[in-house]
Amino acid sequence: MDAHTPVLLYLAEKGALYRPFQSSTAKMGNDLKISQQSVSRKLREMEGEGLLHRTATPQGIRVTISEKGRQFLRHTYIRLKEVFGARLVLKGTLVTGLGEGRYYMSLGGYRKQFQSKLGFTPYEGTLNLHVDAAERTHLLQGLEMIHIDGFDTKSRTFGGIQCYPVSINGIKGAVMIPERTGHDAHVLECIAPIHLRSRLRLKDGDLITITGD
Amino acid sequence: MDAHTPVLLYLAEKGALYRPFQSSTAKMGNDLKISQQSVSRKLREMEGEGLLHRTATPQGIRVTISEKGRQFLRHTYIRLKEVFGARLVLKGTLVTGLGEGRYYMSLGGYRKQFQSKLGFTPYEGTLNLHVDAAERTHLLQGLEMIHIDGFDTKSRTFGGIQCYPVSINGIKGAVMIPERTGHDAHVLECIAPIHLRSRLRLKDGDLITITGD
DNA sequence: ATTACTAACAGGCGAGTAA
DNA sequence: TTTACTCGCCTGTTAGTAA
Repeated sequence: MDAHTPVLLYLAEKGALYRPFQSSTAKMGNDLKISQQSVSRKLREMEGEGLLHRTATPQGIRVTISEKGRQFLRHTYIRLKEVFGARLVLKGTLVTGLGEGRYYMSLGGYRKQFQSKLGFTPYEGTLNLHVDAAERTHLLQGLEMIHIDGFDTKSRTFGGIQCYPVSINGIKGAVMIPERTGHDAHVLECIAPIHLRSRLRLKDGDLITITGD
Repeated sequence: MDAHTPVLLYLAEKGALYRPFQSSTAKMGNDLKISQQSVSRKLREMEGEGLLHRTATPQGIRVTISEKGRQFLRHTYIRLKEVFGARLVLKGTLVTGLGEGRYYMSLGGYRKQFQSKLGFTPYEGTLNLHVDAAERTHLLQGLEMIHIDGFDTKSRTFGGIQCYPVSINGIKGAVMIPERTGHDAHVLECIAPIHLRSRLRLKDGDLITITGD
């Protein structure tokens, strides 16, 4: 029931969670780097444990993950989510930035990438939070990094930006870290599609909750 | 490198992702339902593979997951997230409900549980969406269900409520399904800590995006 | 009390092959 | 072509025990 996780996850990725997946034990063995025989055996065992439904024919095999199998996968998903998601809450107090962020956000070379990579075009300005430096590291280490490439203009070079998808008091946005700038480890610079300060009616010193997505 | 997942996940849950975890091979074996000897061997193997750091003394053992180990866990987390998270977007149009939801949300017997189980106290009212019935099923099947227990008063009995954590146009909230009520498969009843209709400036017929969390 | 070695055993694995 | 059975081989597991 434990060594079956890789096979079950593979089947789920192939779409067998809700629909039958048509394949052959040889192909699956090739994908999973195990023998055709092992795939055959494992699928039969897993069927015996009620993790999936299986129809074998001389033309191949057809597999659907059962409710029990879905529950098993979802359970390990939720365990992992708690591990990587549990620490992903960070509280900070609102501070006023230097206006640098606003300038960065106004540049077309970045804005296009924000839309395509983050899924939104940020409001031209950043929300700056004062946070604990260690907690900040924890939060960011646990998140998927989205890289915004730098670019050159006639007059100067703009460096890359590291972004991490987060929610700011429940509003989806991102943390933004310019790569070349020396950065204060106590500051977290946030962007969002809307003007957070007015929409959430925030003022300096207010407590903000950042949640990793 | 594959049979090690359960042990690594266990260690992560015990906090060994970023801090040393102090325990003994016997205790861990008890938790993992394997022998003390197997724990000892597996930890040594995993150290050999660079998945963790290990310090063994006659007083016990101290384990920290390495960067490689974190990456491995994170990778399976992301694979699972794609499997369960990919379908978890649902669009619907805003409709006006019957006011039943508002009544339910006002009851103290439910409200206390909302705070402790969902992490917020809902605004007294629900946002009702008209959605595709099949998509609705897909969304909810892929989400963790949070159960709000029913309760009795002198005059009547109130049934349980099934909740699913979601974001409504980016605002964190939940889908709410009363268990006893016969429910229209085309309707999705949403709750959130704020009054979504006014905060998001919504009117009937507006397109809303629901995202599973 | 610990960790971890040894040894015997159980079970997983895949090449060969039948159906 | 398929699936899946048999059968050696080898890895993983654990009881006993040393350190």
